[in-house]
Amino acid sequence: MAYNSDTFQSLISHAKEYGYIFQSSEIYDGLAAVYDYGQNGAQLKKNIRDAWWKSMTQLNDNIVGIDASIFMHPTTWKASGHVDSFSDPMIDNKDSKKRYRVDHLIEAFAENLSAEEGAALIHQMEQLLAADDLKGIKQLIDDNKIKCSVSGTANWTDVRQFNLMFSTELGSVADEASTIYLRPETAQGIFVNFLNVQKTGRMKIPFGIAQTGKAFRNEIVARQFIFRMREFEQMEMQYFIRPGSQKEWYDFWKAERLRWHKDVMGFPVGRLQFHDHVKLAHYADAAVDVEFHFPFGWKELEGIHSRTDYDLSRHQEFSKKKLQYFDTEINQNYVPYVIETSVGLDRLVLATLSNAYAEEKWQKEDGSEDSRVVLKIPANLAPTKLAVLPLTKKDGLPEIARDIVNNCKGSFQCFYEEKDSIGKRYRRMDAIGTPFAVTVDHQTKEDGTVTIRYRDSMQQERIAMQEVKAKIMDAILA
RNA sequence: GCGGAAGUAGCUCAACUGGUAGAGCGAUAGCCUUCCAAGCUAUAGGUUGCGGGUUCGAUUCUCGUCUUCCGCUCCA
Repeated sequence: MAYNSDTFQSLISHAKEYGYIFQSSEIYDGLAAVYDYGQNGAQLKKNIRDAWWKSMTQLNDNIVGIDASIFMHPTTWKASGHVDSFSDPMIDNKDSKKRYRVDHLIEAFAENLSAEEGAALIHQMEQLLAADDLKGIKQLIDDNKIKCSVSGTANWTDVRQFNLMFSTELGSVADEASTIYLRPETAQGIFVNFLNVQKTGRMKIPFGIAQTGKAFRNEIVARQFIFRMREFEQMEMQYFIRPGSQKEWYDFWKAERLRWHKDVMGFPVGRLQFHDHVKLAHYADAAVDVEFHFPFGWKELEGIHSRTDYDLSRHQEFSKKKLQYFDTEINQNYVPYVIETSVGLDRLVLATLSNAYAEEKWQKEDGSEDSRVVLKIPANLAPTKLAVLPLTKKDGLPEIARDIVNNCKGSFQCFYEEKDSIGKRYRRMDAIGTPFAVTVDHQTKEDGTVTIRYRDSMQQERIAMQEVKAKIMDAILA
């Protein structure tokens, strides 16, 4: 499969040129790892988000959607483990220029000590880490004469904190302001609302809560276009289940999400695969990624995690509120277990563009070569569904074309264009991925038929003007 | 974060060893009564990423900075 970096560069250029994705603040030289969606990108992204939302909340009568705030009480992130687990102190060796996580560095050193000494050192380190005593940790490294394995020296920088989370201040008066975080994941907004939704929606286990929204992470290395951004959008669904049934529901959602990527997103089977996690995060007892074959390799698109009762238990502990469910079937109270599906919306956009982008060449009838660049975005996701083109801008053809647009635009996105030759207009529509184009010609005035032209095959056929709307509706709902 | 490469019009690129920037495509307006780009005319668009230095003069040399890409590392 020829997914190379040249194609990826072309895709990035194409995305910019046709109003899909721009670099953020471009006129000021941009901001690293932040991107904006243009007129077509925003519509594509919205269509994907809507498709996900529908498949979760509309097609499952036991899944509801919420929209929690980006700002949350600071304790949320202590309970979730993000404050402690995702702010790793780092240290650089000045000679080798190598960077280490201090816990990894010290643990590696401890392995070479006697079991007793090693354990004592680890214990010391953990106490210092828990107390956020960065100077103390540096002292510990110095005292033990821990060396860099590359340079063999102990010429270290100070220990520095690298935070995953962005912080800001809540409160308009500086003195009284308190530090809060921009959420690094949307999931916690669901967990803290577990009881609210369960009670007010009279939800019975198993049930799910879905949410889409922005999340923010201070990535150390942010690369590969919109694949890893500092500000990104997640679509998450937390499925609350009876303890002990996690294996069954984990398998269920694993299969269901793969099916969705094939059927709704239209990704070919050959570009999707599962990747099981060997090393599990602190909250999970099983985890798998759905990976997509991007132009730069196999990368995570979606994560499916069996999160146990970790999150709800932790919030129960920190909030001192009972986050439990009374199961009438078995007559028991329990903290529900959770299966999480978490997909990156921006990654879905990138996957869609990667899969849709094609440079095609063929021989014309007279033997000369013809070519086009086309985005074969599935019709249900394409930003614009229909282009309406009068063959000429005279003889009343534009008026008829306008009528068709007016008839259709309440139901889906249309685009009217009368400039340039018909072939050029078809090419432009191919470039932004519009799946259908109808052309109004002189025959239209006589018998009320138009030509409909299909983007992927470039085939065309004549249909009655009145059938256009229904035909497009059929295609985008299929 | 480290190492390497790059940054000239919306896009792709050009400008001899430093002499104050051009083309094609695209865009806009019009012509051609045209069913698959690349027919004609006209117009617009760049303080050569940004800042400093060397020089009479910098797109060209140099330093810094920002951004992007590739590799490594890190992270999930």
